[in-house]
Amino acid sequence: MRPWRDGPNDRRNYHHGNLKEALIEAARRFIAERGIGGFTLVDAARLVGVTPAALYRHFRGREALLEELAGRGFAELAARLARALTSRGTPLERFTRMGETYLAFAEEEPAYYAAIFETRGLPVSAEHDEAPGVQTVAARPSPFDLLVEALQATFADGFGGVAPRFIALEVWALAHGLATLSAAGHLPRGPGFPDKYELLRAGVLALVHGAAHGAAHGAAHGATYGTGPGRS
Amino acid sequence: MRPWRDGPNDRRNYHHGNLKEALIEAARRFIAERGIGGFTLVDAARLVGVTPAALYRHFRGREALLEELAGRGFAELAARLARALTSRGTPLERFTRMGETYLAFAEEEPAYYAAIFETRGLPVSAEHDEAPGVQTVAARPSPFDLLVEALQATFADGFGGVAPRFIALEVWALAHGLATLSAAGHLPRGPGFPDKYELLRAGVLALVHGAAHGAAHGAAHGATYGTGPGRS
DNA sequence: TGTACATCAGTGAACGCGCGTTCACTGATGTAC
DNA sequence: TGTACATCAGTGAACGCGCGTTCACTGATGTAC
Repeated sequence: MRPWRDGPNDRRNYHHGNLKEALIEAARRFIAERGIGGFTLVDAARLVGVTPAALYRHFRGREALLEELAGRGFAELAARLARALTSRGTPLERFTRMGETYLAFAEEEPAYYAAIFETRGLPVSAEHDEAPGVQTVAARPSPFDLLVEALQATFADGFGGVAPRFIALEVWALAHGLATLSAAGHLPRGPGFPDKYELLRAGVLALVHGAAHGAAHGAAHGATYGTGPGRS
Repeated sequence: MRPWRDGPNDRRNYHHGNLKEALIEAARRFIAERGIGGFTLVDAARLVGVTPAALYRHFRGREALLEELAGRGFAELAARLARALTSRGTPLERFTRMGETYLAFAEEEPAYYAAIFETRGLPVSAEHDEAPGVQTVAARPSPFDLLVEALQATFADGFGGVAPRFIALEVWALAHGLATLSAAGHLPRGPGFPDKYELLRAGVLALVHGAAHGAAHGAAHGATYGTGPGRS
């Protein structure tokens, strides 16, 4: 049980005592401000008040630190989504809440979000074509998988012949698009412009409705709504 | 009128004759392969067969080259979208075609796409809050503006009270999400998984339908579908 | 058509910088007796 | 409770590297006469 220090610049003691966590925290701050490309081990060490070399007691290197960040970020995201999934309300409400949660996570934890999407863990769980015997990186699930599970759990009745995967992909892409455009400052703001949460809710509603009732409408308009596994 | 050379490594002549274009082309190749962060003036010069210093006859620096790339990319994207907008078919078909065109552009011109979205021209045309007197960078319109124009042109009848801006934002975010997830290799592929074009078409259909007929449905489900300017 | 010369687009060497990483080291901590 | 010592988490100096950028220069081009 180590005593806490007065702050990141407290140098009274030779041993930091909490360096790994402090470095992760510094990385989160810098990545949130400057993006992953602008993140530097030297800066992180300086912020924490430590020599850059000290970092190597806790991480194999820069890449390992980012991997750790991505792993923690994904765990946090998964936890939040699971919480939204098991919250109260109708299936549609809970699914919508998952989307909002996703959007809020990207906004509140931009460093985690960037680490998850710009770091190479295996992006998708199924059908990866890895060279046999080459164990590159520990597989990490995709947020998409969580959405699919959620959809299957909440909409056991199905979507009028449309695969839950299909809807999950649509909603995921919409949420990811809103999150990244918003983070980059590309979404128009101001009076008369809806915010991203409003856009997401309306989008989820339309996409789920389109799936439930879209077969007839779709055919009438020449649509090619996916009907699940079996299409290529 | 300068004669063409045998190729980028032709060094018979002291003057390259086409260096600016060759450098832009090299930048496009490298950015497509490694992303903007991985793009290097030194590599570009080496690929073209020229000293890094030569670059400064044609660009003020790295940033200026990227700006040029973004400008060209946006012009190309705008041209393609305009072509799709004035193609044949129903309004819905043409609007859908614009979405597909957007997706194809992101796939075929990843360097342009990255330059557009990771370079600081003003992202949105309206309501920018710039410090007065500080002329930072020439304003560049947003793809969103093009979609709004297209929507207003093709759906003059409106969407049952939903602002075209609203639909344009939804579709833009969906397309951007699909494009970036796909580029990063995060979209699941394989038998049973729809491709991004299929996802986009279905999404556009559902979103437009949701807008046209969604008011009643939406209210029944507690939706907050935007009704255009006036909401805050 | 030939020569003199201004202009222009390259060269090549060098710069300062900040990065990730290594290494031998040393001070603090915790445990055995 | 006090001392000896192993372990551990830091230091500080140094490294090689590749980057963007600069500078004085030089060879090629195109024009005036």
